[in-house]
Amino acid sequence: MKKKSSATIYDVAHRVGVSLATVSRVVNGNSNVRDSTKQKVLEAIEELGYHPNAVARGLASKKTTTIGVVMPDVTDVYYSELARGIDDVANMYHYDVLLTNTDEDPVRETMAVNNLASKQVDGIIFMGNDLEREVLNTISSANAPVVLAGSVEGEGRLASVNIDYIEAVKEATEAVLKNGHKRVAIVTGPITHAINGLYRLAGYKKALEANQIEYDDTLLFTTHQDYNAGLQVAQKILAAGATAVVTYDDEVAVGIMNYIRDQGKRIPEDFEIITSNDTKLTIMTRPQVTSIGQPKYDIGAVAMRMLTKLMNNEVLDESQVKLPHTLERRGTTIN
Amino acid sequence: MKKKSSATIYDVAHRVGVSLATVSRVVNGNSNVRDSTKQKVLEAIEELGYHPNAVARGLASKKTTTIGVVMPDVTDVYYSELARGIDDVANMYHYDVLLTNTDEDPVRETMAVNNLASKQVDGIIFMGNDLEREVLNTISSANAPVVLAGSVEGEGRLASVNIDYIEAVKEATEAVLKNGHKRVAIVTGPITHAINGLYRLAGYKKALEANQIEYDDTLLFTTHQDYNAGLQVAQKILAAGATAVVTYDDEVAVGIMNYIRDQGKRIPEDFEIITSNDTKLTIMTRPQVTSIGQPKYDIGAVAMRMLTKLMNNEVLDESQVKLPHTLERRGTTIN
DNA sequence: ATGAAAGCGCTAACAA
DNA sequence: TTGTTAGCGCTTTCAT
Repeated sequence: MKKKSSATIYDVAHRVGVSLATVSRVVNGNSNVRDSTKQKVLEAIEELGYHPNAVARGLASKKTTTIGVVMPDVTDVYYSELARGIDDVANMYHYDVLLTNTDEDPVRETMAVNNLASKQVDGIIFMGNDLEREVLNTISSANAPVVLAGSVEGEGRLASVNIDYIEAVKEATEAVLKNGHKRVAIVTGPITHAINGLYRLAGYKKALEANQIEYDDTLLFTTHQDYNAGLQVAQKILAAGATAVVTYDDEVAVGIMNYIRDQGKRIPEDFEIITSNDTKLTIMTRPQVTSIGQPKYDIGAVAMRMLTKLMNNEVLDESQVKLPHTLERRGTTIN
Repeated sequence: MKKKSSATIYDVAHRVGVSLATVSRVVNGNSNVRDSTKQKVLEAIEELGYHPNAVARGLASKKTTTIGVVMPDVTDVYYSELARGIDDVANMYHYDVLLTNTDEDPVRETMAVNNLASKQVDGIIFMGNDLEREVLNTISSANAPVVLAGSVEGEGRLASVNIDYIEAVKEATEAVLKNGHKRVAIVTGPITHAINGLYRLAGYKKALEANQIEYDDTLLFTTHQDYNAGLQVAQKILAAGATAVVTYDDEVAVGIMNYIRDQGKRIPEDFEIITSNDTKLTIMTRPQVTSIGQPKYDIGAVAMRMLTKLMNNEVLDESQVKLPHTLERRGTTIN
């Protein structure tokens, strides 16, 4: 039982024979301290093994150097890569990250934001496919700057970092349309979510239009975001007479691919697939899956960088950032 | 600019005409409050939109209801699944999670632990393949209970949750040995890490011994934990004359599999593969990869549950918990 | 360059 | 059942 109720700033001050203020100054790198006393203080800190108490500091300074990250699920590679980008730049700027999983449940999202607010985080990064009214209200009442990462919000009131989803899906769809397909299926999440209804679907329709193909809603499928969902939707896609598909999730893409190959069809010769998240899964399957390329790590990193500016009361040059996307042509499409 | 310097407990008390203590009591569910006054307080809280300041509370009570999680990389599915287990039970017990990525760098691990300590976390969950002396020292000086999740430490001084690695690898090796292989390769991370040298390799050797096969260190390979490493080590494995492999990482397994199939060999007929983490990747490839089955989510969940007890000064029935593992027979082995 | 003193918002004895 | 009173450990004017 080592009862080391660690030294406080008072102990240091007392030992050196200076005031709390002076110790506080050297700890915080304030230049207004004579070099000789600074040395003494530093020594005492060393000897006493003094570590500043961040909670006390937070209360006094009203800054916690902690930010909150609200995400659907750490287990999802797409989001965890964003999270990694966030964490890395957070560390650069000496912020810690309070992480919360919500499974995209608006109730939990609201609770998470409220909770982070009560923990006095200096800022919040929010990820999720949809932003319900209530969550949005909670966010704006949270008294901390917020930036969305890889997530869109209809009104554009919040800072955000994304790729141009409309354009990306349009390009993906056209890549496949160019190979002569007439019936290209699209699979997304719930179209009530802005990112699906307002962006992905719009991109898909734009591509159709540019190629004089009429939109047919029997080719639109919505699924959960996992492998089994892919397996299941695949047969419907085939039944609908599609010969190619543009999908939003990599696991779903692989599910579709495996199902279709099991039907004896060849990929990409008989059926083409293109997905959206470019996670490492796409290069580990055979064939490898063609995908929209997204700078996932950078989306997180840039979002965090923007947040540091916001927390610093700086003005953003641009608050709705769109990072460049690519098309990674691999084995599930004919190029 | 909404300058809403949110209401404090004082505002509530003042409005109702009671003392701070009374408000504090209702906020903390202390029963010693008359129902009528409790109602008034609750109303005032509602009207003022009062939210307790967790930082002030943390300073006064010396409990932050925050725990720290130190992990190699959120992006690694194995660890992120543990993290999910941790987060879920942390929420059940109303703890928040401060997350830090270390890439298994001892320097960053040490910094992370120190940082968490200064943020006054109530406990820490540590994940990583190795525990250097210095990190261990820092941990024990951190003045907060710690439990290791999916990580071993030679001396067994820390609480931990794992599977029985020796036994699991032994079973995996034997599963393949039973099919008549004489040269079974093993691939792990650095053998200087306890989990590799002391556990995995030991399990492998035990299996060999039980089957009267002599250990041959030209069949031992160490790699990084990613797909490309698998691709690269595969050719060495083949060159060493192995006809089967037991590996520690699923991506590495898939890399090996893809390389070997590209050489025109059939799996599992010509070469068998068995991996250890049973991440969802193993079911998305064709063939699916046989793996040791680990209750990853539970490892995290149980570790967090233990931590809640420790933080509560309860005694653990068992401090080195080993959860049951299985063998998930799939397509890369002949069953 | 240094110190004194007033909080930050809350909890926790201790009284009443 | 309720209130009073010290702090928790630190930052931050304001003096000096």
